[in-house]
Order: sequence, then C-alpha cells, then structure tokens
Amino acid sequence: MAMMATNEYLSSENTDETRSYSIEQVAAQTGLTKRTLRYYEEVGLLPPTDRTGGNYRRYSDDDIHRLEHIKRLRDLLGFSLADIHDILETEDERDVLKKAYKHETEAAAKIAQLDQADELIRRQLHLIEQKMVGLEQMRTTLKATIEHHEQIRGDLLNNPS
Amino acid sequence: MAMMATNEYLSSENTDETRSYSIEQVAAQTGLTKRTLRYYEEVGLLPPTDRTGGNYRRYSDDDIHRLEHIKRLRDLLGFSLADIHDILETEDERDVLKKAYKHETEAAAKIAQLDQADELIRRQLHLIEQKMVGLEQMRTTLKATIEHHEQIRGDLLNNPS
DNA sequence: CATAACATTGACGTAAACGGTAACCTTGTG
DNA sequence: CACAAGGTTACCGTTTACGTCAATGTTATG
Repeated sequence: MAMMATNEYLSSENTDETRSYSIEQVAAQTGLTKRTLRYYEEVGLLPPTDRTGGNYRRYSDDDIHRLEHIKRLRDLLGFSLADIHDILETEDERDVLKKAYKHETEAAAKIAQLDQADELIRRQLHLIEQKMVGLEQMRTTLKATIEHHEQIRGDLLNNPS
Repeated sequence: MAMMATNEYLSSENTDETRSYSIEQVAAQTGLTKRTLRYYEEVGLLPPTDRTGGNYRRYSDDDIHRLEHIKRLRDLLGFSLADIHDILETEDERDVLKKAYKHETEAAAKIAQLDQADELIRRQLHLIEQKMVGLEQMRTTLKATIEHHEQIRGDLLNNPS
C-alpha cells in the first residue's frame, strides 16, 4: 500500500527544498476552509501567494506556518482579524528591521533599530500578559472550587450523619 | 464639595442592603452601552432584571457582577457570546446543584452531585488551560527575541567594528 | 404640574468573517 | 484527448454583536 512512491514532489523541476501546496492541501493541513484561505489573502492577512501558469494558488511552507500562526491567534487567543493584522504587521516590520539591520554599519543606528523593534514586541507582550492574568484568575477560582468540593467529599465520608 | 449627601439611595422604602441601579448607571459602571445591556438581556446572557412600575429596568449588585464577569470573558479572554452563554450556564447549573445539594441528606447522592459539578468545572478549566498554553508559547517566543536583542546590543558595545 | 431628562420597544443599519453558488478555466489521469 | 476533479473570480447571503433612529411612555425637579 505504501510502495512505488517514486515521483511525487517532482511535478516540475523542483530539485531543491522548497515545497508548494494546492489550496485543498493547505485547507486540509490547517483546518481552514478554502474560502477562508482566499478571504485571508483578500484582506491582506496572507501575502499574495505564488500562482501557477493557470492562475492556481501555490502555498509555501512559510505560508502554512503563517496560517497556523493566524489560527492560533484567532482561536486560542480570540484576537480579531484586525488585531491579527496589526500583530503580523509588527512581525513583518521586525523582519524589515532585521534586513535593514544587516546593511547598517553604525553601531548606534543598529541599537536604535533594536530599540524600535523591542518597542513593538513589548506592546504585544503586554497584551498577552493581560490576557494571561485574566485566565490565571479564572483558573485559580475554578481550582479552588474543585478543591473545596474535594474537602467536602472527605467530610462526608468521615461523618456520614 | 462632598457635603450634604443625605438621601440618595432611599428613593423608595429601601432600608435594607439591596441596592438597585438604572440602566445608565450600570452602563457607566461597567463600560458597556445601554444598547448592549438590553441586548445581553435579550439574548439571555443576563436574566431578566427587575422592573419599576413604569417598566424601567432596575439592576442589582449581582447583575453588575455578572456583567463584569461577562466583560472579562469577552474582552480579556476573547470568548464569543455563545461561549459565554455556555460558561454562565454551567455556572448557573452549579448554583442549582448547590441548592439541591442542601436539601439532600444522603451522603452518596451529595457526592454524586459534587462529581457532576466538578465535571462542568473541569470542562471550563480545560478550555482555559488550552488558551493559556497558547499564550505562554507566544510570550516565550517574544521574550526570547527581546533577550536575543539584548545580547546583540552587548556585542555591539564590546566590539564596535 | 410642566417639562426636561431618561427609559421602553420596535425596526432598520452595519462591520466582521466567512458560506454558498454561478459561470468559467486548468490539470491530472485513463 | 476526453473529462472528471479541482481552481478562479464575482457576487449575494448569513450570523454575530451591536449602533442608531423613531415613536412613545416615565420620572425627577423646580
């Protein structure tokens, strides 16, 4: 059943390491619908993907990582797509800074760029930590209730009046 | 400036401890709009409030607490109103169990009820912990980046080539 | 007790985040 | 190479979570 898997990722002259995937494959892998994938591209969450000669979208591994990141931000953290857009923008900006950084020779300028990047990161960190405090608080409350119940159970067994 | 605050919460024969508030007061206190307050009641997030003779809503302290709880779940934790509805339902159910619990004399039955309540709580706990893992992961990544930058800054100062 | 300030219920409007369908084009497979 | 399977844009529909009148009734205050 798993024999004869000879050529599979060699559809073109793709001898190197960069894979590419159809929209259906990406949908299956990420758990997003094809409609959603197109939508995210439309609203600029995902940079325009590569296209085949026949105008078919081709997704890279980086695209998939970005999509998984988006999904985490959306589902786990409850950010709106607008929030996510901003967050990804600061991350992209970080990448830009990183590239500018390499071409910069003045140490002082380099440090200034690092400061600028850190500022963006700290804003995100603050948002995240705020959310964590809220979650932590809820968790503590719930756990306390469970432990309280545990204690009551003990009492009931020791003194079944 | 803070003198002569004689009668203020004595609009009716309200000699005891239960306060009541107008929709505008509640809106101011909770940061929700009046429209939102009515909407939350409409969709069953908030149980129908008391009304005055002229059909004006009157909110209790408990109502305010519930609204603040809803707001935390919504803003900090990014739950949808549907999610929140479920969460509050399990909490309400816990209260119901608690009351039934008091009228129950069989220890075995009491323990069964505790088990049932715990089941609901654990489901919530799981949801919350899932979100926390996601946040934790993001936070770690961001902090690592900042520390990395810190190290680069050090290198730049020691070796300003 | 007049009247300004506040409340009530519709009813319609809207932004976000997709779902679904139509009309048409591309690609892999026997 | 026929053709089923899958892709594209375009466009309209839907749900969620409210915003915004409008018409009307209520409450507080001088």
